[in-house]
Amino acid sequence: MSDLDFFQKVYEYCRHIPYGRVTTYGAVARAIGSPSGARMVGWALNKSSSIEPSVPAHRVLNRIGMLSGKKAFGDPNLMAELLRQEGHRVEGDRLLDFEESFWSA
DNA sequence: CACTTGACGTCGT
DNA sequence: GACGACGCCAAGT
Repeated sequence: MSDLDFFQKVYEYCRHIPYGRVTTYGAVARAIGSPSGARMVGWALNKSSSIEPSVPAHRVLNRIGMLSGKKAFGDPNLMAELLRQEGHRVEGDRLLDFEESFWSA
């Protein structure tokens, strides 16, 4: 498991997230073996804008379903738009059907 | 080289 | 049940 970097694991996990489904930073961190690395997951996804292939970072939210990193998408409304585009209901910076659309490996 | 910040989470009050 | 403080790990300044 040490072959892949922490960031690489995050990218791979995010790519496994099905369409119209979302997850949390803590869940990802825990899934890749770093239960306390939730913050690092966010850091990795921030950098994801500079890597290929593009990672569906908009499907990763915090534990309460809030679009914590919407500002990192270039346009603050982009993340909410993408989620709405997938059929989600977004209220301001919060996903209403978050628990309903929650996905876990 | 040391301090601060950051896409979070959990415990305590 | 809501608000605040602490803890984690890494990068930037």
